[in-house]
Amino acid sequence: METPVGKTNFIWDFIDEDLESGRYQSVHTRFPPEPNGYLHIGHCKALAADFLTADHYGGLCNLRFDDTNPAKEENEFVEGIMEDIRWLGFEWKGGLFFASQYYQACYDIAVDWVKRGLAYVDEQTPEEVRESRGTLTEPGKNSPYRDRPVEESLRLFEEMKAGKHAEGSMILRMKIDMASPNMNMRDPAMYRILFKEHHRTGKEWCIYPMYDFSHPIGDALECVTHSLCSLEYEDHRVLYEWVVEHAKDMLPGRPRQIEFSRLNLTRTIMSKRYLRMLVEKGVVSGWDDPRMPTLCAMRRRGYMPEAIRDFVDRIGLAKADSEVDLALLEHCVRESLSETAPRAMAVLRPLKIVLENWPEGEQDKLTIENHPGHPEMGERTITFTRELYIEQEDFMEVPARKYFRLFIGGEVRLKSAYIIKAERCDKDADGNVTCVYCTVDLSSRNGSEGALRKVKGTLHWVSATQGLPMEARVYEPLLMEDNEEETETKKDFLERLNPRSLEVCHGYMEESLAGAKTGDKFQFLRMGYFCKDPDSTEALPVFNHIVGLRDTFKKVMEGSKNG
RNA sequence: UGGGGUAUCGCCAAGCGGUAAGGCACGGGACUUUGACUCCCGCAUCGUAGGUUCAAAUCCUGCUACCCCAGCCA
Repeated sequence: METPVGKTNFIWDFIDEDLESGRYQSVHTRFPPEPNGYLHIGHCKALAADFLTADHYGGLCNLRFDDTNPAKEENEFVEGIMEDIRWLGFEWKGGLFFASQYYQACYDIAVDWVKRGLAYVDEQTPEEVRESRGTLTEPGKNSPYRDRPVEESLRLFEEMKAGKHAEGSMILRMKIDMASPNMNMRDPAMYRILFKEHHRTGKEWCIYPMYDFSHPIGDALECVTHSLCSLEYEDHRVLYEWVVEHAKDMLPGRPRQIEFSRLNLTRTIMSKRYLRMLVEKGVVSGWDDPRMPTLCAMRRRGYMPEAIRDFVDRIGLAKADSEVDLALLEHCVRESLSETAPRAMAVLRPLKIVLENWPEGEQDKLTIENHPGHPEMGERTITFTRELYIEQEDFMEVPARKYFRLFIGGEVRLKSAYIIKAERCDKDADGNVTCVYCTVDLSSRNGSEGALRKVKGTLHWVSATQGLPMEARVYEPLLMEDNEEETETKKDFLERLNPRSLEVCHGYMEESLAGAKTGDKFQFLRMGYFCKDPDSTEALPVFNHIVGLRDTFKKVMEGSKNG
C-alpha cells in the first residue's frame, strides 16, 4: 500500500481541521461510480482520493454504485468496475452499496418534504420547466403548481409512484428559490417518472430519484463523512447541504462535500460518451481494446496496477484545471517494467541477413543474460545461424549522419553473438532492401578475446531458421491526433482518431519465447515493452505493445535530415 | 456588478509573511554488448497593476484570462 508519507493535499488539510474541531471523530469516504461504462484512467484519481484518504486516516471507504438512471446502466458495468478496482488493489472495506438500495428511504424523505411544504409535484411540460427556470443572468419564475395544496402534491406523488402518470407528465421538485443566482437552487427536480426496468430493482419502481437528491442521502445513510467529488459539483454543494439539512431527522450522518479537479491526459479521450461511441461503432474491438484508455484495456495491454498507482500519486490532488502529459504515465509504466521485465530478442519488421562466411547448417548456442541488471533472473541460450533477421530500420545502404547501425562496409555487433560487416545487399524493383550479405568476424564470439573490441552499434537479431513466427501489435498509446482547433462535433471526433493507432507486425521471436505465458512481459531490445496477449486465434503468439523505450535515435535521424 | 471556481517553469505540483521543493519533459556530459537503463550538471521570482510591510508567491485593492452551471444525466 502506498503511504503518502510527506505528501499531503488540500483535502487532507480540511479533514485535519474537521478532526481537530471535533466536527468528525473519524473519516469515512465512498467511491460512487455510475455503472454506465467501464472505468478509465481518469477515474483513478478519484479512486485514489477516496480509498487512500480513508487509509490515511484509518477509516473506511465504501463502493457505491450510483444507479439512479435505469436508462443508462447495466450489470455488465458493475461487474467490470468491481474487477478493475480490485485489480488496482483497492478494497471497499466500508462495504458494497447501490443507490438503488435507498429508493425507499428517498421516497420516505420525499413524502415528508411534501408534507412539510418543501417539495411539490410540478405538471409543467419539460419545455415549460426549462423556460421558467430563467437564464444565467435572469431569475426564474415560479411554477403555477408551486403553491398547490400539500394534499394534492401528496396524492399526485403517490400516483406517480403507482404508475398512474405518463413519463414526462410531472415531476417532484424541491421548493427552494426560483430567483437564486445559483441555477441548481431553482427548485431542482427530485423525482422523474421512468418506465424502465432497473438492472437491480427490476420493475419495482417507475419513479427514480435525481442525483442531487439521492447522492447526499446515500452519503448520509452510509455515514460518509467526506464526500469527495470533482469540480463541476462545486455549485451543487449548497444544494447538497440543503438536502442533508432538511432531511437530518431521517439521516444518521452529516457528510461534507469537498471538490477537486479531475484528471485529464493529453490526447486522451476521457468522456464515457465518446468511449461508448467507439465501442458501439466498432472503431475498437471493445472496452478492453488495448488502444482504449480504460483500465481493462490497460490491463490487457500489460500496464501494471503499481505503475498506475504511482502515476496517480505523482500527479497530485488540487483544484486547478489540469491536463497531465501522457509522457508521465508512460514514464511510470516504463520505470516499473524496466526492473521486472526480462529482456528478449524479437524482430518486428524483419530484414534477412546472410552470413556468407558462416558454414551452411552450422549452429552456435549462445548464452544471454535475461536482465543485465539482475543476474538472479538467470540466462538462456539462443541459436546463432547463417541466416538471421534484423530490424529493417537497423540497416541503411548509405548511412545517415551519426548512424550507429549497419550499412554497407560498416561493422556492427549482434547482441551477445558476433561482430558482422555488411558487404552488399539485394533490392526489389522499388528499391527496398530485401537481403543483406555480410561476413562474420569468427574471432569475435561473445565472451572471447576478439569480442572486446569496440564497435559503434549493437543490434538485436533472431535466427531465420530457429526463430519462431510471432505477431506484434504495436499500439499507439493515444486515441487522438494532436489538433490545435477545438472541433467538437461527433463526426469530427471520429475523424480525429489516430489512424496509425494499431500496426500489426509479422515478425520473429527468439526460440526461448515459445514458453511465454499470457500476461508475461518482456523488453524487446530497443523496440520497447511487450506483453503476451491471451488472444491467439491464429495459433501465432501475439504480443501487445505496452510502451516504447525513450527513443533519442529518432531525434538524431530527424536532426540529420534537417541539416 | 448572474453565480461558483482557478491562476507558481513546456506539463503536473509544493509553498500558508522571511527571501521559489519535487516529478515529467527538455538541454549538456559520463557510462554502455542496442542511441535504452544508470549517473552527474543545467533549467521559474510566482497572471497583471498598485498598496501594506524591514521583508509578500504568500496580506489588501483593482484589473485580466481560463473552467463550470440554464438535463425530467451523473
